[in-house]
Amino acid sequence: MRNPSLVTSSTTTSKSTTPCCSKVGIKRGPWTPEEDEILANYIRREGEGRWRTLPKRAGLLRCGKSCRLRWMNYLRPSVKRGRIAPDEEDLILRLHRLLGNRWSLIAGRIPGRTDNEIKNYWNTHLSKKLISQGIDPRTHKPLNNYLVSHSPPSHSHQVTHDPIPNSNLNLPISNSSELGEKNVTITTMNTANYQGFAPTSNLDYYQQYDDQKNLQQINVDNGVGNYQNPDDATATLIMEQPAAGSSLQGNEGNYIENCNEDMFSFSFLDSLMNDNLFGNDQLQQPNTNALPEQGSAAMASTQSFSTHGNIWEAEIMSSMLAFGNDQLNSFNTHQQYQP
DNA sequence: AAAGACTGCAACCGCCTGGAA
DNA sequence: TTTCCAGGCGGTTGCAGTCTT
Repeated sequence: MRNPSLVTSSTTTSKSTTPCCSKVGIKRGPWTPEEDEILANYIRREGEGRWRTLPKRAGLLRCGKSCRLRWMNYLRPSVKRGRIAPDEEDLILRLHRLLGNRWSLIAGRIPGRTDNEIKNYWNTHLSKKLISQGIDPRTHKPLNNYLVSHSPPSHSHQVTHDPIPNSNLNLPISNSSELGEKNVTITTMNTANYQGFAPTSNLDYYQQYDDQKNLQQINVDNGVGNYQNPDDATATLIMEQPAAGSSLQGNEGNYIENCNEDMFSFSFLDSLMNDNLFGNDQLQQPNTNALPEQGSAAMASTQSFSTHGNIWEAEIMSSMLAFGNDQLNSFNTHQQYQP
């Protein structure tokens, strides 16, 4: 909770990047019931939107951002109050495993819950819960992963975040030597020529981005029979074979990247809700060609997927692998993608 | 009972994106 | 094509309440 305050000329910064909350006369801090009522009544009457001018029109001494946040996270009638139910918690865990810290996307799949609420719940409950279970909350993998080491967050608010621009990986440029003695295989996929990719079980992999945020083509080894793209690679998967004798089960595979990229299959997400992937049912092959219907819930909640669409198939594949080998058995065969 | 530590979460910050001008 | 702006997002902060010593 922030200290209630009224921004005065002395407290106003000259920072031009924050025009909305730094204006003279703008109130900050917790909302009063009176302010809530004014805002709620106004939005019920006039509707959402035009947040910058809304405070003035509604007669509130708040910035537009603050109004929007208050409405979205608290006043909206659809906001569900109360504790996160176990099934909701389970869904959050599953979606986070797939989407990473895409709180708005996760919230879009959990009716009545806001991104802020889910984010808070994750940081205060779920991440600690996973750590107590020996699972890295970022990767959903065992904490003693040999490739990525994470310090457990302190017991305070501090949450260890990746220094990854745009949620990409901070892993080093990979090559065999940097990955130790393990046999490293690098496979590229180009969405324009993406077919026949059948991920072999017990593979470890992650993605590599260059400074321009492009997935990097590093090397190609077709040794494990995965698809090799002869053209310019727009997506790169790095497959690392486990050490001989290692036995990976389920989520214990060294899945490094947890889908931190702005692309994903809408239909795939819908399938998540239908529990195609998470339940006991056999893993179903996603329809990677499908696009969401305009106006569908998937479209509404996954609008940011429209960018970087050239590599989302790779992300789906990554997600698939994260579910473990048993489920992958049905996925390993006859993967076809025809754009 | 008091003080310090810890927790939960509302709210703010700064950046990014897309659309309008 | 460029610039500006509104909206949206993830990360972070800071305080009230709770717990522990």
